[in-house]
Amino acid sequence: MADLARELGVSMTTISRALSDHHSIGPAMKQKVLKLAKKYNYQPNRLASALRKGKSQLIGIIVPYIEGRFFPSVVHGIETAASKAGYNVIICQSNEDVAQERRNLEILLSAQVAGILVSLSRTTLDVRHFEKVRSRGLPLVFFDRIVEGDNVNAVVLNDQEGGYVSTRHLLGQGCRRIAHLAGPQHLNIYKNRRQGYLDALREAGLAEDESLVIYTDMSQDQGVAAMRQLLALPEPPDAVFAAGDYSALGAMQEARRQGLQVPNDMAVSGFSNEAFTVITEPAMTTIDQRCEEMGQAAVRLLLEVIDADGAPFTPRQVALRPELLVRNSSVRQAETELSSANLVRSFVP
Amino acid sequence: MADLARELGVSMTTISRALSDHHSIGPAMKQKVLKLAKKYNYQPNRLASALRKGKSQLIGIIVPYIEGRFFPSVVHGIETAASKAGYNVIICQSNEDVAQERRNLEILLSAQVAGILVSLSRTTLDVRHFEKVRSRGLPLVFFDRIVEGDNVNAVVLNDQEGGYVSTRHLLGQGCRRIAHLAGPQHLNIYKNRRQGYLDALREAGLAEDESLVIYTDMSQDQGVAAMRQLLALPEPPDAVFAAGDYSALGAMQEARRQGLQVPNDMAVSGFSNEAFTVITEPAMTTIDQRCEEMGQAAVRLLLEVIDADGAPFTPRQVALRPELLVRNSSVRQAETELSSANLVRSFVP
DNA sequence: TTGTATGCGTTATCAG
DNA sequence: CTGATAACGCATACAA
Repeated sequence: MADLARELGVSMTTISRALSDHHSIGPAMKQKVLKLAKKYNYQPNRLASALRKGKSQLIGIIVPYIEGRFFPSVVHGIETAASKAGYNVIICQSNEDVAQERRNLEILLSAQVAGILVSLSRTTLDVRHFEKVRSRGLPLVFFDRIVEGDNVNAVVLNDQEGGYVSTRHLLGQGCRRIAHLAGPQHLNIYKNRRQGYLDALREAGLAEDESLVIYTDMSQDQGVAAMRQLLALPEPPDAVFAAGDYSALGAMQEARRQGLQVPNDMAVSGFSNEAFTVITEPAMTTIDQRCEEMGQAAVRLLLEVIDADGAPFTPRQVALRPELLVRNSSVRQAETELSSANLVRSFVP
Repeated sequence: MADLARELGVSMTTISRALSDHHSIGPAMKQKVLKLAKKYNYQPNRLASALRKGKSQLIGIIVPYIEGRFFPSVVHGIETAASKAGYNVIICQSNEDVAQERRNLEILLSAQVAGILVSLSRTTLDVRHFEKVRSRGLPLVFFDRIVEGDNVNAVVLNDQEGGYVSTRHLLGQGCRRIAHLAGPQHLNIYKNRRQGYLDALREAGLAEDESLVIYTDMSQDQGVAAMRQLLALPEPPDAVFAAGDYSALGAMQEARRQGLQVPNDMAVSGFSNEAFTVITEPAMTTIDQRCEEMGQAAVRLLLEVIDADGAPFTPRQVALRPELLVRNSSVRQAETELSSANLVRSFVP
């Protein structure tokens, strides 16, 4: 900038104004500056700018990990929305570890990000470390795995509704003993999915049966184990709603291994719309979590808080509507139909 | 820092030294400073530090997108390795668009990142924009989709070997007319996979048949179309090696739809080890791309260049060995074995 | 519309 | 071992 100023015989202020499209700048001057900047291949230094302004164009993300279907898709949505708004994204993984989550938070604070998006680690029971963020007035939005309460900004899937519509769907197929493979109940998402399941059962006038609810870590293996346990019951279920696709897959595998027909003997529905659900045989009914939309919504909310710029902002919770994707694993059908391979479905990467 | 200095009656220099563990600092003083810093909840400002030092602790990544199996896994590996080394990661998507790739590059430059990791967009034919990075002496490492030549740092899977071992495997199964679903040939990865295929054929003394090589965009749909085209040949193939799992999936679907047995009538092998390959029926033979290792290797190489700190560094290319995962889609077997469901395989998320 | 002067928070240099 | 000072590159308050 100093070079440009010297060469044009003007002050750095003028250069700065021309480059940042300030209003009080002559169009002629502006053109001259921009042209020379091109020629000299001027590269703005966002660090310096951010330091001066006290605000960077960076948004920090903390996710448990970048794997599977969900988090990468959300991050994809976030990055897309953020970059459209002129922000860039710095990403951290907590690896499901609170300690690392805390460290990540420190790092993002010291990086002077303009705001932070967080999905809690599975081991985060104590959330006091986020107080520091709030006390600095730094915009903070949770997504998916959130701190509950209405004094936080959050974007979630309506998990309760997801559990509810899934269970309703199974009931609609004539299932009467519906089991549930639940996840860790201190995480809002799994608690709510279970709640939706219970709500649907109650609404249908079915008694809640604790032996039909199996608590798992959502892995495929525990899905297998859970189904084994369920089938050993005096009165085994005729359907299972799993809070995740992997445990649903395990359950489905085990049911078939034990000679049951899916869905006729055992209807199965999962949660997350993992890529593989469309390829299992039968294709798996599941809930789409609107990953991209969640990322977009989170950014939108965060930008609102950022743009409020310290002005009192009433925290808001956004709930996205889950989409039930009905596929063959839960649609009871005549035996003849069962033989048609499911492999012929279209599948978008 | 100023506050701490005042409170302790020392200079800011001393504070800075204590905080950054400089050698010329008394241990007593150091403890005092650190303690007070804790008390005041001192938060270092990395922007200011980076501005002063001319080097940030940020690594920039440009990927085509964050979806599917490959890129998220590589990013996962990168973030893990980078954070272990004290770096954070700022991520950009090119959306397979050169123009955006260029813009991302500008952004990372102006963010004063310490180094850049790039996987080229599919539409990047002209790579001159990377000259700017080199001319600034900014460390640059390509991964997977790279600029070819030995004057660049790059980490790749040995794609030629991947194509070679896949094709050898199919030959070993007794296949003699092996088709190839190729990808865009201006991308090194697809070119090399095709080359490996051709090498294996030549080595086996089989004539190259152009009608057996179909060029696709690697989508499932084009896999379907390609198989249709192949099956319409006067002499259709007995196996297909696809440069990607999605096109392999499409091909497999279409083959089965036309009544062929996979693998006995048509052996299929893919590339990438997408999550779904273990769930298709039959489970799909594929190549594992060592995503995590690639991320780690890329970071390792980048850190070497960074640590060389401008000293002459001879560019290096690292090639990871692909791993052939043999599954049922390519292993010819007796009819009786075919009936066993493949759904019972274990699958780790 | 333009220029002058100052400071954002940190660290390197040099002198004590 | 410690301190005073300047500088990194940019943007603003204020004056002209």
